[in-house]
Amino acid sequence: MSANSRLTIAAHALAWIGLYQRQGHEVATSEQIATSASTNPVVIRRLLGDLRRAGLVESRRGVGAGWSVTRDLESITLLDVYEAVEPGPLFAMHRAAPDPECVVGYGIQPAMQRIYDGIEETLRRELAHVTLEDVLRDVLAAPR
Amino acid sequence: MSANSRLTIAAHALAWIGLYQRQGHEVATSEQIATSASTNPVVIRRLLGDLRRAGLVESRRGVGAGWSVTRDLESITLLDVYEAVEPGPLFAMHRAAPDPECVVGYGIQPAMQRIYDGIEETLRRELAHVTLEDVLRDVLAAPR
DNA sequence: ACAGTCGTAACAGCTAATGTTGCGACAAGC
DNA sequence: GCTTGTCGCAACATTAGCTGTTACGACTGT
Repeated sequence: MSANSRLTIAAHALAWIGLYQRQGHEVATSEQIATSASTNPVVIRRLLGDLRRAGLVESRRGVGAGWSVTRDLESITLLDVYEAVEPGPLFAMHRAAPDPECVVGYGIQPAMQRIYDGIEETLRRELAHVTLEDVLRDVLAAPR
Repeated sequence: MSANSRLTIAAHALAWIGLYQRQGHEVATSEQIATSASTNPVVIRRLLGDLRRAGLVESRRGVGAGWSVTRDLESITLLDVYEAVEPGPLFAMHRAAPDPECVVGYGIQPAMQRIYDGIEETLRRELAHVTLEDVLRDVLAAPR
C-alpha cells in the first residue's frame, strides 16, 4: 500500500503548533514546523492549507506571520485531520470496468464496494476516538 | 491515498476461479481471469503468484495448465488475501527521521505508531469477518 | 515434437506524494 | 513609504509504486 505520510505530518504539525502556543507564542511558522518534521516548509504550508480549508487552523500573513490552531486540541480528532488531508478511498476498484458479460465481472464492484464502505466506516470511528490532545500527551510522555 | 486495486483484483480472481471450479472445471487460466477483470494476464499471474506463496491457490503448468483454489472459499477471508497481496502498512511515518532535538520530533513516531497499530488491528478484524464465499454469494446476488 | 500455459524479467506509462525554487502578496515595524 | 519576514501558489523535478506490455524460457499433456 502506498506509503502515505500525510496524516502523520499533519498530526505532527498540529501537535507542534499546539504545544508552541501553550508555551505562550502566538503563531508558529512553516519553517519551524518543517525543521521539526525534517521536511520542506512548502510541504507544511500545503498540508496546513488543507487543514485551514477544514477550519482547524488559521494563518496570518506579513511580518510576524504564522499559523495557529483555531480550536482546543481536545476537540480535534484524527478523523478531522484525516478527512482534511486524505482525498481518496482506502481501496480502489478496477482501473477499467470489468467485463459486464461475465457474472463475476458484473457483480464484483457493488459487492466489494459494500465491504469497503463498511471498513472505511470502522476506520473513521477508530480515528474519531483519538484527539490531538491525546497525541500530544502521548508525545510528551516519551522517555528521554 | 494511493488508488490501490490489488485487493479488489485478487478477490475478483479468487471468486472467478472458485465459481469456475464449482461449474466443474479443473483449472482457470490467467487469460480467462484477465478478460473478466479487464486487465493483462501477467498482472493476474503476478497477483496469483502472491496468493500461491500464501498457500491460497496453486498452479499447474504445461498444456491444460491453470490455477485452482486450494481451500474451500468459506475458509478464505479477505484478511488472508490482504496479507498476501498488500506488503506495507496503511499509514507511513516521516520519510526522513524527524528532529530528535525537538520534543515533538522525538516523541511523535512512537505515539503515532501505537495509534496506527491499533487501527491496523481493527482493519484486520474487519477483513477477517468476510470470507470469499460471502463475496461470491454477494456477487451472484447482483440483479441483472 | 508440438502446443498451450505458467514464471519471470525487463521496460514503459501513469499517478500520487514529496521536494525544491521562485516570486508576488501582505502586513508589522521602522 | 521602505524594509523585512512570512504566507500563497505555481511550476517543475524527483521518487515510488502500481499497472500494462512484450518477450522468452520452462514445463507438461497429447
